[in-house]
Amino acid sequence: MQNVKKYFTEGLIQFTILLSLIGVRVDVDSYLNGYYYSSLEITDGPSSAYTQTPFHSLRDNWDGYSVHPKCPELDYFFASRRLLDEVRALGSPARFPTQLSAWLVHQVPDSSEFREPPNSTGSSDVSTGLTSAGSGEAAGEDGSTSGPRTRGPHEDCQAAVQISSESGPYPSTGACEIPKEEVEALKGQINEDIANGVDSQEAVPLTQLVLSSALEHEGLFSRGVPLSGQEDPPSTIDIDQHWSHFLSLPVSEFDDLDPLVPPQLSDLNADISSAISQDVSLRDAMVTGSIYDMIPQRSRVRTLVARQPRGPLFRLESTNSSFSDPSPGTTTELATVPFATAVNGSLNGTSSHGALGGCLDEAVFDQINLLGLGGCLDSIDGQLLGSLQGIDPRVLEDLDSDSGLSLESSSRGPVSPGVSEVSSSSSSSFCDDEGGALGYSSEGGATGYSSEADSLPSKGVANIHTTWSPVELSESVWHDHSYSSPALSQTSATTFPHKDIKQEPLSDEDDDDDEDQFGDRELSRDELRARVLHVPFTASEIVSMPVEVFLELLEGRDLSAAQVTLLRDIRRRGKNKLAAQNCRKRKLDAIMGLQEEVERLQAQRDRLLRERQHTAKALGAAGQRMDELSRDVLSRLSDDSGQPLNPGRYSLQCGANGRVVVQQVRRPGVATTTAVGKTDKRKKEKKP
DNA sequence: GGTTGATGTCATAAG
DNA sequence: CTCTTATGACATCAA
Repeated sequence: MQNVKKYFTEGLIQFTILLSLIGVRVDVDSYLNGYYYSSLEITDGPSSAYTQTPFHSLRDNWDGYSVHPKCPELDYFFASRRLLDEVRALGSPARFPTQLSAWLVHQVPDSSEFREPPNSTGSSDVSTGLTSAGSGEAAGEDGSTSGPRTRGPHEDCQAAVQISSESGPYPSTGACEIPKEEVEALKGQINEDIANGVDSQEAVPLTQLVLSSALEHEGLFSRGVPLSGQEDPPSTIDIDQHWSHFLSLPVSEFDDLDPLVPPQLSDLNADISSAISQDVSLRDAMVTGSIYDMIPQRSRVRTLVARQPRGPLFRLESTNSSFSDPSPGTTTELATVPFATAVNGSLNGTSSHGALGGCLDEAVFDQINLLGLGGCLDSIDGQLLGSLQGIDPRVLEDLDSDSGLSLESSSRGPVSPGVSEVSSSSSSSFCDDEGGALGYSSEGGATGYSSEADSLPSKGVANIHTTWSPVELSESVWHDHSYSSPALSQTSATTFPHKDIKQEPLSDEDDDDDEDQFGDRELSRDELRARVLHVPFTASEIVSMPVEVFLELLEGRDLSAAQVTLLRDIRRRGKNKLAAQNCRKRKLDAIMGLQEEVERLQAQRDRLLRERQHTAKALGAAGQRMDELSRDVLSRLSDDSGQPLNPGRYSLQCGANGRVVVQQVRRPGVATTTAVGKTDKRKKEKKP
């Protein structure tokens, strides 16, 4: 990963160019219309690929061969990344276009038919600028152990170009069984084309392309052949060693690898030659989708949208020397194979998976976002609605800003015996203030509490203005649980008007306080104190009355300092008691809300995990189906000698443009072993 | 007799 | 500066 960062910072511009390169490579037709790689990269690719591709989708293009093809230090990393992409490419239905085109290894007798269609004439031009790197290594390699391989569009394009790059010496011990006579005939045909102005060195026999190794192609393109054109050490790496080293990579270097991948990797490692991924994780599908986004819009539209309506798209094309031959018209597009419909149908079936895989990441995370936000909103709204529905409408009208009172006084009617008593016995100023309850509620409202009304619905009740009623306070606040017996509390609360307090025999204040603290716990302490000090109001009244009234009471009643202090304390404690009740209720509400959120998120997580599991299964099935179809296609194709192609030796490379190239599968050389060892050593040295 | 939940009270910060 | 509110901490009570 440090390498990635390093090269990201160092070669951003190069990366941009390489992205454009990727964009070109996806579309083989662009190659066919161009002349050289470089010119194509510069003229065609860059703008669209760089400007239109989201950055996150480029993550997987962060391949080694795309970053710094000229840097030998990245060989190991490049190989690993390439193999990782290969794993992703396997079993990614999104990478299998419905239109399959293959260059059939078949001799076409007529020279006129041998010419390429107009759209493919550029292929030969492309090949003119390429070297024949590693073409000779294909000789003598036994591809029987390697099953048909499927690739993504990205790699497909590479394969197509690779074929064109096979303009090297004809493999001396190639596995191709095409008769030499036919080869010679093809050579003659090619020479014809060469005579038309094409470099003779770039004229390659028809069968040479077939003999090219898939791994060799990988090596070529993993090193960014179009740019560097240098020999590719990874091309000679043994595939098993590739995988062994790839699997030995720390997970941190493949952070984008899905957790489901490791077991699949083991499977792949066990049978890498077949290389058909049976299980593709959701994350892999996501990454695939990201890569898929890189495909030029034209190809993407074709695969995503225009797939279904298309008819038999399995178009086979023969891979002959025309691909490497600069002269146009050496490839003949053959008739549509009869099983095209079946293949197309299956691919259409897989296309749904591909679309699913490509869109799953966005869909899932959009859903997560929506659910998360919506869930929060739902919870909030639900709480608010539930609390509002649970509230007596009377309470909504009567409750004052002190919500603590409202919480327990809602069950009682606004009129109680205490009300008449209080109203009749209270002073005129008190009654006036009682009439002006609105002013009180606005002044004495629990502003802090109301500020949280948005999040906690029960608090919204606190803002509802109501007429001040001291009885409500006596009911809600002053039926003290712990400091007075319920019966006495009720008595004191409901039938304890201040005029009765006056009538009670009282002794010294301090003595009563002491008595209150040590002996008499039947009444609340403040109630007893109020009794002792002959306070003309109950504690509930003191607490609930507006501050203006309270101040007027303190000033106009000619109270002693002790009485004033007691009144202030009673009011303060009463207010604080209510505040404590509200605070506790808020705390409980918050805890409950968090618990509900936890449950909801757990359910959402479980659901997403199930969806991911199902998607992985679907992708695996699609990959398997693709493997079967590839084998079927190969079994129906025949080489120049008319013999059917050995599925073990050839593979179908699917291109993003819908073409399918028949490519020979070969095993890598031995020289790669040392290269891997070197890179491994380097990595080991870097690690500590 | 210890535990736990509910409640009251105090101290303190903040509006 | 005063009042009110919010909240943590502690004490107390009852189950």
